[in-house]
Amino acid sequence: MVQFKTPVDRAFAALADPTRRAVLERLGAGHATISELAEPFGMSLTGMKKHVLVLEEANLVITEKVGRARKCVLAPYAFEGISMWLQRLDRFAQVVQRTKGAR
Amino acid sequence: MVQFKTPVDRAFAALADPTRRAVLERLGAGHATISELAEPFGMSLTGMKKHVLVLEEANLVITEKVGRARKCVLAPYAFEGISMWLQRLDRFAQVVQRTKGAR
DNA sequence: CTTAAACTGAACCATTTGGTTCAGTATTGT
DNA sequence: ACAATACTGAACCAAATGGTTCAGTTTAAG
Repeated sequence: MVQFKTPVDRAFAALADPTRRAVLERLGAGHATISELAEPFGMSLTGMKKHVLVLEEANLVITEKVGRARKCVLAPYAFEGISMWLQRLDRFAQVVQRTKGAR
Repeated sequence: MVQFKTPVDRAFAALADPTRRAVLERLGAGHATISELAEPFGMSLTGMKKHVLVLEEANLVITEKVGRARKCVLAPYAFEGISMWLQRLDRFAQVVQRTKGAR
């Protein structure tokens, strides 16, 4: 089974790592370079670059080479797919709750 | 660094696996046993049991031993934590969009 | 021109993950 | 009582993951 990965697949997989979620939070405050993202974690540039690549392939961030630096930005509409998945399941969870008898 | 895992950590990690997300969808349709969950994947009971354990430790499902079977249910309020995390980040993504000049 | 900064690609490595089989235990059906 | 069902725990395994270092390349600064 070759199993090609869907966008939702990649998004959830990308979000599974705490470092990557922290990167997203950091990018919420504005764009940053690989160096700037790596520094607070005391991580190598190469290591951070790989995280950013995962986020990029999951369509959660967009990057662009600017001079010798790479500018990373939070992607617009980044969380649409997984938000919809979550909302759907959340409704089911609420149904479970309701049919449990509680008013 | 011992890094004890937060609930949000566990939830996102649990959701990263497609099989586990499928299990959650299945449980959205109502409770099921380990055997019933394993069958559509052609997976061993042991394998499915481990997935269910992960979901349980992430507070996404609740299980209960009933006779020789184990009844698995979608947890109420399962997705509260990650929904809030997502909503916060989603607002940032929208800000990025807005300051991009559009409107 | 020369150096330093910022990234990149390749290779490597330890740990985690997602599965398996095998050998039980506990419940249920005949 | 006996056999079948349903799960469980231990041990094992291959592949994926999250990092590293080292050796470049490209761009910016002096």
